[in-house]
Amino acid sequence: MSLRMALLTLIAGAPRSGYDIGQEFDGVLKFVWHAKPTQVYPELKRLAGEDLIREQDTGSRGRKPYEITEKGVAELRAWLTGTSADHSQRNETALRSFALWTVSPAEAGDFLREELEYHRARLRGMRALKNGLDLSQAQDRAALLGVELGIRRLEAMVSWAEWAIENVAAWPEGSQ
Amino acid sequence: MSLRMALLTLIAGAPRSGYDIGQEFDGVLKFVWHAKPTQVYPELKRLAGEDLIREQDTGSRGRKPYEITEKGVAELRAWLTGTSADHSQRNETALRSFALWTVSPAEAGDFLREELEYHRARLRGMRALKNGLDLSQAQDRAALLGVELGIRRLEAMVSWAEWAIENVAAWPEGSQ
DNA sequence: CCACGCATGTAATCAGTTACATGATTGC
DNA sequence: GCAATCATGTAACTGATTACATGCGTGG
Repeated sequence: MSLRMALLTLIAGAPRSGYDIGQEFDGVLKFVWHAKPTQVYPELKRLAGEDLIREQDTGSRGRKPYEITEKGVAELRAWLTGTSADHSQRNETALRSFALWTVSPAEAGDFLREELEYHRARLRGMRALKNGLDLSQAQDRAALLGVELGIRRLEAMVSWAEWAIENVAAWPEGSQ
Repeated sequence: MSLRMALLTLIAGAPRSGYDIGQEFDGVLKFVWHAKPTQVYPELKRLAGEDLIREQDTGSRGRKPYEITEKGVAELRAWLTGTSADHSQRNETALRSFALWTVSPAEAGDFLREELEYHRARLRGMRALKNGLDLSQAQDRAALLGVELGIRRLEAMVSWAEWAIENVAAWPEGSQ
């Protein structure tokens, strides 16, 4: 249900093609929303069929950028003001942490160091994104909220991973 | 694929029934993993069929607690050491933030205050969970990692929501 | 004795992923 | 000319949710 809203949100911010969205879902937006191109393309067609978005002139290489319609913006507003957010999440880092007692402290440390590196890299990317925002634009002022949320969560993940590495190092040997 | 691992992780920590797991998925574990009971029950049967978990004596009211097998623990270890974690996530709070420019600053504020209250409440619950851990147990030392991750992320969400409320209050009127 | 929460399950549907297919443009 | 990347799509399958169904045990 919310893939629709993710697509509307992105296209409302600026016109985009399915390919653009696929790239973002696979990159900077990985912590917000993600979907495979094979799910994105048919959903865009459905949204266009309901007049929530509209195809702009087809570009080169068969590129099809969409823009939001008035009806699409109304749908976004109804979603934001009329429904409440679903907070359920699936976090594999947290899940794996609960199972770490089954492996050696050394192996647990390997996992945590990998997590630390991953989140540090993501944090760098997210900070770069923040610097690229133009806060005279309403869209970018809203995007700042989303990006700042990402930054604070990534900072939390980095500090957690640093703490966890120290913590696991103090576990008794052969405790698994 | 990872529902299996979530079930194995929980059952490895302590024997549990499908009902127990359903309750946890709907409560404290909402930020780690979640699934509806209708998905949990058949998956537990499949895991039992593969000897990764084993049914203990059936309890009252048809209750069926499962415990982990040696093969199940081996499967967990193989997962932790042989595969890397999937970091993709769907975060509706972040998604909605990107769309907030389409509604009035007052409505945006309503949304953010609701988020703040939700995350404060979850943070209280998570801290209580942390206090209940018995750190002489290897399972609980690992659980501490997961719980601490949850706490730090919730703290990040609370501080973000507080900041975002201030930020939105400074948006120009009628900017949507 | 009956309402409520415990406890497990099936069937139908919807969301999401994987495997496969195709063609256009750009840079070397 | 050809490899890499851009760009869109379909079909089959797996994961997840919704709607429905059933019975047990405890407390009032």
